[in-house]
Amino acid sequence: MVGGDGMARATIADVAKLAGVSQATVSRALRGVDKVAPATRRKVEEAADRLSFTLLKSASALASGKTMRIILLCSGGLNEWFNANVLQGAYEVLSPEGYDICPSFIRGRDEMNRYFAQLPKDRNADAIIIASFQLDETQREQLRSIDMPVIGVNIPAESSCDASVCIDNFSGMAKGVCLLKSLGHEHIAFAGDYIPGNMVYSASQRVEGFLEAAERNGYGEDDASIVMCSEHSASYGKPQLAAELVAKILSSPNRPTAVCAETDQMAIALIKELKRQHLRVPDDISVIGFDDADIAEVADLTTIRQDPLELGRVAAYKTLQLLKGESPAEPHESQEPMLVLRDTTSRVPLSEA
Amino acid sequence: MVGGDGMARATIADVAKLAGVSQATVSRALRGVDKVAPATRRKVEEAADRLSFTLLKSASALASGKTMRIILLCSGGLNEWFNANVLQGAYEVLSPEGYDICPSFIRGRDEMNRYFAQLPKDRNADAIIIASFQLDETQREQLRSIDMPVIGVNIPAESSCDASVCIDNFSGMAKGVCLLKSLGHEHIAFAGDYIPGNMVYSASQRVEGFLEAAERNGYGEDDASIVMCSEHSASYGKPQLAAELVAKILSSPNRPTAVCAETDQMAIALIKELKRQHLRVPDDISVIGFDDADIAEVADLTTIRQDPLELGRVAAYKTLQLLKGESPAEPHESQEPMLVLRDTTSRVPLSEA
DNA sequence: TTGTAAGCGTTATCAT
DNA sequence: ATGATAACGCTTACAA
Repeated sequence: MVGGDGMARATIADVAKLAGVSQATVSRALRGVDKVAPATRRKVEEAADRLSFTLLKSASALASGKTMRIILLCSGGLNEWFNANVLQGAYEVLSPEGYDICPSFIRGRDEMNRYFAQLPKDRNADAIIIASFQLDETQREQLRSIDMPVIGVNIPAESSCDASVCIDNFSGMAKGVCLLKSLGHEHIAFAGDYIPGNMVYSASQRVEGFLEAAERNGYGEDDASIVMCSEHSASYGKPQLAAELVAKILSSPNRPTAVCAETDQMAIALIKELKRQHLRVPDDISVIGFDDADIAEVADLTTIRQDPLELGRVAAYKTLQLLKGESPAEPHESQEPMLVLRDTTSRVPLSEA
Repeated sequence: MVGGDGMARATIADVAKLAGVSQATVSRALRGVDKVAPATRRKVEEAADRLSFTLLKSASALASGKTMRIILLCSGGLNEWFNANVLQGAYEVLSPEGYDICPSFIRGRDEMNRYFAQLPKDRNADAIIIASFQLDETQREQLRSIDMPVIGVNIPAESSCDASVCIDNFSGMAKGVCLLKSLGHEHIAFAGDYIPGNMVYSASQRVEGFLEAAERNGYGEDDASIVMCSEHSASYGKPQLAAELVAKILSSPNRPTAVCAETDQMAIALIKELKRQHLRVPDDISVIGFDDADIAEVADLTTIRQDPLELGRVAAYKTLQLLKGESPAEPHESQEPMLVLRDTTSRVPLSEA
């Protein structure tokens, strides 16, 4: 019984038969790459249509060696603002080119090591984009030994990937510090998260950037302080953490009149706690965030914007180039963050000026 | 020259040779499904390890007919709160089982039609999860004709998929209305977005839910009003849209003392505009959101919570079951939303009571 | 428990 | 421009 059981899916052979051409021609016609006579192409397309035929990706992949899949590896959940935006950006440019994106993420050092160890063996993608990692030397080595293109997003160590985009955390922090200086603040602080096993990307750069900028702007050691929260309070959640930081800030010898937070999240937690302590923001103390995530606008937070959506797009463009065998003119790019002025910063309080 | 050019990747045949067994045995050992003698398994694993061998997914897929890939189709960007959380939830349960998730999304009616038209032909995934769609009859028909499992998340029309999870928008709105009633509000309103080509999921259910609940709670027709914004102002962005809605609210014959917004986003935009009009929230007017997205907490918004992360997980569990050929005990589940009390609701203003 | 061998549905090389 | 045909690397009856 030909075509018996519920009509199994058509293959390229069926299309070839119906169109009266060879399989090879069908393949060429459908992919639109090789030279095919217009008339032939039409015949093939019609036949394919009649049979509801589409190419089987796994078969194409096996035969061609191209999987048409790209891995997006993130640290932290795919539901985090940064990662979700990188994904969206990458999707926007990769998808029209026929690539599938397989997002995946890694939770801690252990998982990371396991993942990286098996990465060099992996042939199930054509390229890998990795976002927001702090890499140690072993991992960089592993990355280099992968034989597919590796594209980095906000990772230090350009040397370990074929291309990368990142934001310039130093320049960003410099803008924050300059703003505070121009607003007359003489005592400023940086409030940092506890960094677990420092998996996290920009954290360390932001502290350094703050210190550098402070020095360049004439702040003495006692005028620009760093407050970091302890591992202990970090495990109690953001509010607890903010409470600890605020305590440290308010009890400083030279009480800062402005603070740069490592992230918007941190900034918002700080503001809540400051209000709880009956300090008005920005009247009594100014606060600057970093990222310009969705929550920043809601909180009317002055912040330093980075654009992960664009980061994702740029990473994807580079990926495409690499995949074509071209080497990008500027393999390692850096995005300039932008200061966004809103309502949590103001001139230094009169009482302190 | 054997093993000449940079040592091409090992295949299952190489492993078989090195382990001194057949390809079939290697395959069985590596997948851990069939019966393999422990000693044999060890030999195979060791050989695979020495050769840095991993199975090629496309080859496995072709041979077995299983792609080990699951499509997640969303309406709206992958960077939206809802979608990003569904993705994360689905990833959490699907990934450990060896499945890859391929997120994709659709922007408008046109794209949607195109996508749905070619869906029945698609053999490049083992299942598809679709999130947040309003489907017309044609599309339901197309869904039914797909021969892979279709799992719905927040889509009406259970009938068109093999399993689904959604939140109960009616019950959610009912909670909001009951809250307002118990706070003494006698005039209430629902503020809705303009719904473009009504692609959007829960929108219509929420309006209906509001009306139903209002009636059940004794609100007369003039005591519970609906304000929707026009297509025109929708194109000017949220603030414009909020301005229009606020104007409508404040000019109502029976001016509402409380309003339920269709989403948190809408609620927050309303609150901003209300403040601009020198109305205090909640002292002069109460506002309730819907979703409990990240921004809700920042805005201290009283809202009705849904949990898309859990929605994603549940959808994934059902997917897994379907893939195993089991039919879920409860194919179509519904999540009960939860009222979250924060600072944008209060008793009705004294002047009006 | 293990081996043999026939596919799986494409792509790509080489002719024509 | 088109056609034969040999891979591609694995899974799965079926046999042993």
